[in-house]
Amino acid sequence: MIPVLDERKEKILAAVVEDFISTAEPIGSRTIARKYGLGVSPATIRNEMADLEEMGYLRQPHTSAGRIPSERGYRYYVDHLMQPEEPDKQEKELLQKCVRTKAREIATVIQQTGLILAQLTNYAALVTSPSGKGVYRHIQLVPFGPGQAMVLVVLASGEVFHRLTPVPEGITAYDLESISAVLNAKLRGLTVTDIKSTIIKEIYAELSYYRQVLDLAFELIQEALTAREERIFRGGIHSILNEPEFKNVERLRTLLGLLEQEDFLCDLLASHTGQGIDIRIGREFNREDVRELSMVTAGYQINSVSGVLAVLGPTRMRYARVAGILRYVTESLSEELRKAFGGEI
Amino acid sequence: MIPVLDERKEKILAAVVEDFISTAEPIGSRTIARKYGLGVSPATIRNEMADLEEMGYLRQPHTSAGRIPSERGYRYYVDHLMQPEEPDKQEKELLQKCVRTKAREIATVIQQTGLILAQLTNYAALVTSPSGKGVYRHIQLVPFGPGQAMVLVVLASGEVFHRLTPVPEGITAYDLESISAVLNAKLRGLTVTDIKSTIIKEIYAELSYYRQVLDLAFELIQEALTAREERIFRGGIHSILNEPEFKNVERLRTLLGLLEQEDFLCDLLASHTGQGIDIRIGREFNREDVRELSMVTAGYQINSVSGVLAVLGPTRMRYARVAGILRYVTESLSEELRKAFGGEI
DNA sequence: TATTAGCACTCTTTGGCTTCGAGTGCTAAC
DNA sequence: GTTAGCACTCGAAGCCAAAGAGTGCTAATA
Repeated sequence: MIPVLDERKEKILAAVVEDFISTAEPIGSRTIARKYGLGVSPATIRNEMADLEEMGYLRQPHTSAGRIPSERGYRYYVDHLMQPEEPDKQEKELLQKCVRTKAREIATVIQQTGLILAQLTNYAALVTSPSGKGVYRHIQLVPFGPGQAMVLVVLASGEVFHRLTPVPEGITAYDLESISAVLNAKLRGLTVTDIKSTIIKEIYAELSYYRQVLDLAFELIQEALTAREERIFRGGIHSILNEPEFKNVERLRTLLGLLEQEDFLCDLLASHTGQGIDIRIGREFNREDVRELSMVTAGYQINSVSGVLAVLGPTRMRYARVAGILRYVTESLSEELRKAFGGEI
Repeated sequence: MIPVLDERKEKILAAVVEDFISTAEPIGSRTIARKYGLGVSPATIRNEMADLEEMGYLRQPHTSAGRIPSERGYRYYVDHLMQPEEPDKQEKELLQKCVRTKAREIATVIQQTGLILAQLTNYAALVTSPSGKGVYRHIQLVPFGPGQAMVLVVLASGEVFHRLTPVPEGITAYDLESISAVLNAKLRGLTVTDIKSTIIKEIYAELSYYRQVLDLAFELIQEALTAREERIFRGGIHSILNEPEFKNVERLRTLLGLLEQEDFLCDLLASHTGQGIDIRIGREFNREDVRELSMVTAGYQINSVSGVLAVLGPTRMRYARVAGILRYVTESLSEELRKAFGGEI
């Protein structure tokens, strides 16, 4: 969409959006003239606002109230008028500290980041752990008491899947070790589509004695490689209650309900591809029950491993601030991941 | 506490509690006489209620309203008057299906159970994954690209910890394998307190060449064995919005805030020990900000591995139903875990 | 002595009414 | 094209009266 508004209209639109974002109250011509000195009188602004309303960028909750932005108004604002706000120094440090702690599992780092994100923005944060294309890296069968084994499957992305599973009584630790060795030799670096029946047959032939154990192992491998499990972490849900739009309990329930629909969230975040910032506003979700929410998403990526950070709030969201913070976080995160994984994925 | 009320007072108290639980409205003498035929007139019931109020079991929101139970009233009710409700057949089947799916990681099963729990009770559910005393079972060092290794630590409880960590360039897959072997031979079955400096020195002596890798390995082992990490899953938070007490946004915010305080929840659930059902009501939490919530907790256990399921709701909670469901779930769960782990933990 | 009927009283809830004020749109003047 | 002036609209807030639920007290009853 190309900008189509003249400069004064843009200024007025920006004023309405920004004022409404910070006060949550409809804004009138008088206030704009006073607070955002444009050198014209309220009457002029009234005329302009009437135009903007006719063009669909503003609307009036009721006749005798001021104007508020429509979804289209927000869209124009984020596309043409807004400048992402660079986080301040203190915030940057906080985020860096969070992203840099190598001492922990990656999933934990991401989760922490989500919490900080929520804290800084005062909206709900959603975060997917980094996940790759599902490339096999390693399997380990560990004896675990009589008749049981722990199966560990490690993917190239660093994700680990594990399962406790029964094995036939006769199998020894040594057997498990050899099975692991063969599987690792044959499968390393393959994706689920690469693991064709020829390879499987080959392995079964080589390890014909262990058919039963192999079945179990393949089951978990299969699962690990396909599981677009996209674990989602949520944070800061309570902070969203500060927003006056959620004083309305019905709306709040919708939001909380959504946040528990793992599948929906996955789809939502999955629809963000690549790096960069996406913003989705209200009805753009194409869902009956999501009309008053906006979401800013940002992808981080290193080679084939990627994930998404998202901030969910009311349509009246501090887009500039959120976009700025997200941009900073994902950049830091990508950088750290690059260091952690080296070039080797 | 021994029951101290005469039979008629008990009946009246039970009537008030149960009616209030189902309607959320204060209840008057007239209604009790009508709905819970005790064969006496409203006037008599009024007298009894005045007694109960004086004794602290009931209270009046305001002069011209009916009575509602006080915390003490609820306490008396759950201790002496309530009978846990057996879940109906359909509910039992649902729960069984959920608990029985061996096909998945235990953590996932528990999480699923939490969701079902929330769904059946219409309150928020909290769940800790089963976790044991922190007994070492197995370590596996897996080469992971140049200069990196994946460290996997498996505990006797079936919990798995993993970390990607840099290793000195010269270390080969074979080296990692031997380190794993030595550690496994020496440490199997030990707890963090058992791993004394004598053993550690022994291992360092034996593997003196690998000092650096050992440092990293020990770090994760240490962490895995001590991490009372008590991952907590939450479910059904939105369903609690149906309760009229949470129409009040302030109260709701308190609740959501609490639910995000992982530490607090851990402490709370950790305070439940052993099997059986615990009920905590309002101020019994000993926290300024938790006055209107109740929690029913139930422990499941097999040998040294245990976890807790909890349901969190308003003090006006369907205690009998929740307690019944929880009892059933934890029994099923303990049984399934026993099957899964055999006697071997 | 325990129970009950009757009644005056209390206190919240509800709905209607008015007032207030912010903001608009229109018209006419600049 | 811009602005001042003005009548008009509509929600929010405050006020009051009526309705209704429930109580506590007293006196009558079994």
